[in-house]
Amino acid sequence: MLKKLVSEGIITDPSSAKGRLIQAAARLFRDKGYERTTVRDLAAEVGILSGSLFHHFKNKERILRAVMEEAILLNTETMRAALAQALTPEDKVLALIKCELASILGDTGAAMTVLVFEWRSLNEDSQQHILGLRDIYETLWMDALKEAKEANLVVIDPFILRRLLTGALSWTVNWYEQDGKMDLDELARNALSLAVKSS
Amino acid sequence: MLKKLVSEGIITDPSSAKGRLIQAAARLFRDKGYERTTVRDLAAEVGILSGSLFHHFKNKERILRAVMEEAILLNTETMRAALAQALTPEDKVLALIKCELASILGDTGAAMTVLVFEWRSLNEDSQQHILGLRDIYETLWMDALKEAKEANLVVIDPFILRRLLTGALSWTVNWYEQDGKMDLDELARNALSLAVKSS
Amino acid sequence: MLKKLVSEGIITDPSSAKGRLIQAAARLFRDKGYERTTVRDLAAEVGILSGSLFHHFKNKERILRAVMEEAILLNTETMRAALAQALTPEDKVLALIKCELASILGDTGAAMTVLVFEWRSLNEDSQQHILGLRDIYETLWMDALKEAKEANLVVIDPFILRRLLTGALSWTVNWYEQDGKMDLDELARNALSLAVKSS
Amino acid sequence: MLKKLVSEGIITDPSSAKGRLIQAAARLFRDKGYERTTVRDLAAEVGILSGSLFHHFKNKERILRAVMEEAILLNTETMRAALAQALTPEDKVLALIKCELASILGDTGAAMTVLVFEWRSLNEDSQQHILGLRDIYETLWMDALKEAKEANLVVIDPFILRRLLTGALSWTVNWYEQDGKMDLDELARNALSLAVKSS
DNA sequence: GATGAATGAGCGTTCATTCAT
DNA sequence: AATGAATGAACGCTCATTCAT
Repeated sequence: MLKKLVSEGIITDPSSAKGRLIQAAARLFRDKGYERTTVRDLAAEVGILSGSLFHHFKNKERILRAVMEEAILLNTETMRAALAQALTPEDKVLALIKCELASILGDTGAAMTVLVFEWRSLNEDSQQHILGLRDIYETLWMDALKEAKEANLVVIDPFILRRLLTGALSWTVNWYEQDGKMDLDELARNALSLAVKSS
Repeated sequence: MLKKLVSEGIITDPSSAKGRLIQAAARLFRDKGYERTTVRDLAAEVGILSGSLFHHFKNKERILRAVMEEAILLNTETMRAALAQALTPEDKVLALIKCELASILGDTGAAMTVLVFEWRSLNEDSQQHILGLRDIYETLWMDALKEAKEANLVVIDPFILRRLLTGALSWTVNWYEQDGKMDLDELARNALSLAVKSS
Repeated sequence: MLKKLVSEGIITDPSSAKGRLIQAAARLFRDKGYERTTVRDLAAEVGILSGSLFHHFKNKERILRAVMEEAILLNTETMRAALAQALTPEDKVLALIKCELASILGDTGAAMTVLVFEWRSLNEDSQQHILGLRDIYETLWMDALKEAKEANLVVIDPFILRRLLTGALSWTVNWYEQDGKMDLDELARNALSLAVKSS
Repeated sequence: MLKKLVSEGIITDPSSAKGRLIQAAARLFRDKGYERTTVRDLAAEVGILSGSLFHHFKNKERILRAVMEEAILLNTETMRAALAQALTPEDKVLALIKCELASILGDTGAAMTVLVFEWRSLNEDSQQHILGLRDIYETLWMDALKEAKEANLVVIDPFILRRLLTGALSWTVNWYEQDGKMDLDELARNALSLAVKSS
């Protein structure tokens, strides 16, 4: 998936200087916050000097934007692929929950956390840009939840449900321990049990 | 409730200079972020000069800590009072949900958002201090959820449920519109429907 | 001596608030430096608040000036009294050396150190004022040294000698240990051996 | 000598930005004191902006340390070279006196004054560092004075003598006028006459 | 593409001093 | 005399960004 998106030029090759920078930025922005992360920190992490950053990005904010953008693009494609495998409405919702949890708790976790916590540090333009990408992603969710509602698996308004779920799932970053006694699948089923009256 | 806590010296009088500063800080920290809010912004908001801030707080971080501390203290007491009125386990959970939503979406909303988003900007000492207060608050929640579990209203582990709920409820700050078509009570009932198998 | 000067209104009573302030200031200015000593430090040392300092002195610099002024006045009188007891030229020089060492290493040591190290922090007016007091003090020295020169006890120009001696004696504050193996009298005799060809 | 030390990387090239900064700092610290000299003063003196200082030194205190360090290193080497030319014990003491006077009253005079007057403004680490360099310098003095003592040129304990001399020589900065009627050599001979019973 | 010295605005904080009480 | 909140200028320092090399 990643390889395909890289070859299509949608996502930066993570082994390139720019790609490593984006990944390092995601980690640093999550760990220290965007404001507290200096361009020198960023540059040091990939072994260049701060002035050289500006050959790759026109300013610091564009690095933040790239972190967010690439995370959404990758996760949107990952979700699309997972949905293609799911048959029933319940399966689809479970697939989405698993994908979202994987994105939050797995490789793109740093970037997803940044997406939630550093939103205010984007400028107006970038917020609109990311919002556009987010819409595509959210449409996949809404389609699945509406289908579940029609199948009477969901009792409340799908819009409200999605929003409550968004919060519940994002928050896992603050407490879920990857190597604890509960694996990701079980966590997903727990979350599913809130959302749908299982058959 | 607030009046009582003020008279007991637990919470700063919101009409005093210090109290107005704490409230202005909550708003500014939420809107611009802690790092992006300057002490001059803070001072201007309450009509003093920047140097005068440091008569009330020894540094900027202590203002952040005060914002968080007073919000937790007030909401803990509010929750305790609400629980005293609730009779059944389901009533108790609903009361807690209503209280938490009110704290997030009402007068202390700015402070609660700051509590979630600016945690990293506290120093180690302050984090421990706030964590201590948070424990008291969370114990009220856990007691109610465990009771609901024993009454078979809850199917999953109460710890997991609390954490999923924490996320779902905090996130409302990002989408719920106070004057929209859904009032706070209805939102609370929607959230309750995720948590418990209503009788 | 001190009692007499206090009763004549020349020196502030060291048991009064103002007097204790001057003594505390001497100590703090020596230990931390004038610039690094805050008026709050000063006030705390005598148990008042910083604003109250300004009832005793119109500003911080006047405290420094008072420290220096009172030290010189006291030591000038002490020297005059000691000279009255000395008979020979050599005795007089030794008496002056002992007095100066006592002033530097004894009770007024802090103030004397401040006099040397914080001179630059006085304003122009105060420098002139202290210089005037210093002249009286220095005249006592020059008279004695000239007498010694005439008695062939001294080989070099008395002006030069006084200046070299001033440095040698002030510097003792940086190395002489009151409770070490050499007492003040022996130190004085060592210093005298530099200055005069003893009979 | 200076050229050699520069080429060995022991002393900063005085024509470089950093080197000019160190020299300007020595002058300003002597004239206004370390505390009263602002980083903006320092920067203005070498024609850069205040922020640029911190490319050369990590903080203001490191500038003070560099001023002191380079002065000691240069003067230690100068003294070593002068000692190599001196034959008799008396010659050696005279050579040291001349060197020390030259260092105090000549090009490194500002730095030497700073070394005496701003010692307290160094942090603990820097004090230890400079103390180490000072020890090397003082060993040259002590060796020469002990030799003079063995040759019966000196009557008092060499340690005491060195300390009295240190004070006498440092103090010259406060009164000696370069272009007055007494040249440096004569001043040195006057000082020598205090220290040794000339043959 | 990379360097690193320089920029310059802006930051949190300090502190002598004032003044109404 | 003493208080203590408030002042406001000044401080040391940071840091995203630029640009000649």
